[in-house]
Amino acid sequence: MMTANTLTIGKLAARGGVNVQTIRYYERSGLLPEPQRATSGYRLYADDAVRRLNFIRQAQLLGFSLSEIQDLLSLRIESGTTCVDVRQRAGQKIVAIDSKIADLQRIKRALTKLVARCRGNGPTSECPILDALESRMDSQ
Amino acid sequence: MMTANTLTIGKLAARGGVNVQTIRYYERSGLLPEPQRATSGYRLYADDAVRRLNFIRQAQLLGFSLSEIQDLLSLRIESGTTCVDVRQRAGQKIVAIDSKIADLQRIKRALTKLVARCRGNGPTSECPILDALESRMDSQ
DNA sequence: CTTGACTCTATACCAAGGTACAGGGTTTAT
DNA sequence: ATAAACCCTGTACCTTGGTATAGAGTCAAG
Repeated sequence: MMTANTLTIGKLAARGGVNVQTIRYYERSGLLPEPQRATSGYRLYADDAVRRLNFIRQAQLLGFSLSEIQDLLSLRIESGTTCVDVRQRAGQKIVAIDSKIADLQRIKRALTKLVARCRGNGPTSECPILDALESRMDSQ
Repeated sequence: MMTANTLTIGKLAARGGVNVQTIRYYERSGLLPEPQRATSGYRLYADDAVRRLNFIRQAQLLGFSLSEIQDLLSLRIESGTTCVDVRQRAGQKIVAIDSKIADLQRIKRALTKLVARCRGNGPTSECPILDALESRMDSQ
């Protein structure tokens, strides 16, 4: 299976569902390797660049930042690192996500409580939401 | 109860738990009103500025952006707006928070699934997590 | 052979929520 | 009275993940 370098940046962008500037931005950021160039200076990508782009987008959807994605990609290249390392990072991510969810639920509870307390039609100068927000909230 | 304007910006910052530049930034952004000035030009705040700062910080903790906080504050000043308006905004915020929580839970499920599939100790070149990220994930 | 679509680099800009100077003036404590 | 600690304005800078623009070169179709 030969992977000729036939993709221009525009075609890669179309296949990856991102736009051209984004690809150049990823290259600058070290997420995509510098591709071969035509004599004109045009970037020429092989098909595996599409897989790499997919990797980046999928990992983003899973909540990894670009620099975390760079870590994941480098894990793959350094010999000696194992699947365990990757699994561990994913595990840490899960813990972080849990804590964000907990924060949001706390916030939601507080808001719900406030709305429940606010039943009147009065002027906002007497609104319990604003009053509650002005002092420290106990429902930490 | 007299509220003399005795707080310099540094004291207000200390009481509010933010730093001095942040207070000036809030003023520029319209979140804090322009305070009185001493003849030296120093800003002089009354005690209610501390409450206002607390309001801002608490609302931020509740997931409101600074511009949303500005909206809430203006609701209070414009006469004619009622508690109902504020309640409605808080309600919208609850909906938004629910959707954020749902997103995070979806991401967590996907990560958990990947980790469960990854049981080996092998080299990262064979790591199922990395492989999975390379293609489109079905676990939407 | 020309026109339009594509690509190149370099640079600037966006949101959000600040932070960090530089180069002054003021207040306070010793 | 003098030094430290504070304050002033204005401006630039930071992060993240890109997007936009200018000015130039290149490629493909008719």
